[in-house]
Amino acid sequence: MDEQKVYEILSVVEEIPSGKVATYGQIARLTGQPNQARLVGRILSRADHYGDYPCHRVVNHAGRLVPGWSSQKSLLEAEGVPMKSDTHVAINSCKWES
DNA sequence: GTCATGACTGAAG
DNA sequence: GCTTCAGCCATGA
Repeated sequence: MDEQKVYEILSVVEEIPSGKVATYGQIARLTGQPNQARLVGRILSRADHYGDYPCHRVVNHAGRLVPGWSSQKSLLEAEGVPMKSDTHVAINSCKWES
């Protein structure tokens, strides 16, 4: 894995303002590769290997939270992100527009 | 080298 | 809302 790409993605994640969320596909597009959403997810799952980033502000295209990551909901609520349900954020209200 | 897996996406039922 | 199917690609066995 090219670290250049990793930091490029992480730097975008870092720009997500508090109270907003972004999707994997959106980040992939911002880094110039619309078909690499999966890579973004991979990198974030191992983000601790590269540094500390607000990866909880990144959700899938439907606003669904990461399965098995129980603390993500709490982290988002703490930043004022509106929750639609236990497993989804109100993506329509807090979607990050760059 | 091959195969299965996964924090994804979009279309379709 | 849900699942299934078909693309995408890096990682680990």
